[in-house]
Amino acid sequence: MPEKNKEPNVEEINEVLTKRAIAFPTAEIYGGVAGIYEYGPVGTMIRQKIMSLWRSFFVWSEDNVFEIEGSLLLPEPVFKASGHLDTFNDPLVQCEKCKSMFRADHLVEDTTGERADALSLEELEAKIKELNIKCPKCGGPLGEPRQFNLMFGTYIGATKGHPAYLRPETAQNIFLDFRRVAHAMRATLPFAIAQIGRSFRNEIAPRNFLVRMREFTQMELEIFAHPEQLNDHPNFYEVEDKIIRLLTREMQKKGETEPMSLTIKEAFEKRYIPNQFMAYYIAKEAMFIEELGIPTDNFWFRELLEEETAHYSAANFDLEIKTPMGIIECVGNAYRQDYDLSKHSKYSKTKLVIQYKNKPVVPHVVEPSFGLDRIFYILMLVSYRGEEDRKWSWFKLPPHIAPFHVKVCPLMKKDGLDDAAYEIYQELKDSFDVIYDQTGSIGKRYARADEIGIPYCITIDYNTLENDTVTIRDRDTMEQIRVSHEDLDEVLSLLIDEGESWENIKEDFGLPEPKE
RNA sequence: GCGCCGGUGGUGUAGUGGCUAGCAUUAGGGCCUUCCAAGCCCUCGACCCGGGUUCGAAUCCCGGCCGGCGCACCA
Repeated sequence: MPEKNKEPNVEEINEVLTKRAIAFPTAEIYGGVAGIYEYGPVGTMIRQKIMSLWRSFFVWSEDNVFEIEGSLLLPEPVFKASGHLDTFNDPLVQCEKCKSMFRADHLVEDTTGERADALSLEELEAKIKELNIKCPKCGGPLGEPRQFNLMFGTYIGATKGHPAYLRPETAQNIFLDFRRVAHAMRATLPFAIAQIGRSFRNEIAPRNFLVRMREFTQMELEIFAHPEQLNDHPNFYEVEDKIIRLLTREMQKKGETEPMSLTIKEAFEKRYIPNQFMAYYIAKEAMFIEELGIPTDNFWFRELLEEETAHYSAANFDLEIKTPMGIIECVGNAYRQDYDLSKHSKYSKTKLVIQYKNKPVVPHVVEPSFGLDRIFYILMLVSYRGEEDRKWSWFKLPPHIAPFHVKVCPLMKKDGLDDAAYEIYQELKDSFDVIYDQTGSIGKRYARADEIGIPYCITIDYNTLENDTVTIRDRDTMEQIRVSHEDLDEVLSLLIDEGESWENIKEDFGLPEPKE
């Protein structure tokens, strides 16, 4: 969750995101809706690249990971089973005098010292009366407790048919589809089902732009493993030396705030992380976040405190990232055990088991859940560069995440430079995300490229017509080198796909600038 | 949800009861231009929404919406 120490430039960044139509309020011509946002062309392209990187990390490079796309609208019984109908209903009371809102169950708990989260509204009201609980703030009388449901509800069918809800998490579809997918894909333990999709929560107070949204995108993975297999991940050796930063529950209780650094192997062997499957994914998450260009020092995994932990989860680790607007949680890891499959099995009267060594077993579930919008927003926040070092703001996005890899410009739109440039643009289109720009001065076009984080600009000048060379301008250094047209594809592919450094490219491919 | 503050072209702003609603920038078009937001000309574009007060409302009042901050909330 974001902390309060906002730096002044967050609003500036939000403004740039809106101005450039990267992300902006939904239905803004009607005044907008709190907590719902649109992504414009540039935002969409960046998000596609994050999703694609996620797939390559967690789906394509793994064995036995099956991606699905579930429906957003699910019938009520699903949420009776999952527990969301109960736990997503927060009982709130309002002070009749100062209008402050409180959790009714929390007030009762604070007064009695006993758990009250299972009490009904009527019971809570009775307790409040009985114990004569007053407003903790002003001592005024409290009103009746009301349910505040965080799910968006509706009805399926023309005449008040079946109650249904927009899913509050993507996970449920995976459990619902578990049996059919496992069967059809001939899955054997361990295996995983992945999903990228929208979820909906009717937040009481959405805030902080893309951090707390009412409609948001999750990238989730439910990993199914035999309960006795949880410390035996087949590929753990591949990640075991990965160093992560970790803040355990113990450390937090002692008031420590600085995470420790250790290898994932050590974190697992000391049982800071309760099972090897979870450890494996935590290591991969760290690699994924680094691949997005977030420095290792800026993120860590924090074990949630008991009171922050959901009832079904035996262990929770959040990946938290330090940003200009505070600490933002962007991945949640939960060990859901057999909670979901057992519940759905019971409520649906369907056996949700899989065969393992000729015996039926209810697998245990490890769940890494990524908030795509938050990851996207964090990337924009941390890559943002204000107007200190140049006369315009820019985004230092990693080349492979940038909306466009390359902008192609004719130095001027005459003398055939424009035609030559357009030809090179068409040619590069096959391998890269390219945009063509011939309007305005060349400096202005470089500035426009910087503003949306395009890492490289190719400029076609009079030398191109003479000796078939072009210049490449590097966003980060603003330096320019000349390379031969022939090498262009290779140079760009080294820079963008291979992550080759600008310095090395300069050395290996840079040509001397021809004399006037 | 509560409280405080705010809302004028895409963006930043000027405008304290009577303006043809001004400026800068962006964007589109044109001229010019041999590498980092050059210059010149033309053009598009705004008073958040709904009521009320008033001869007259961007301006005052009420309600709503949106945003910021604080509180509460965040399975």
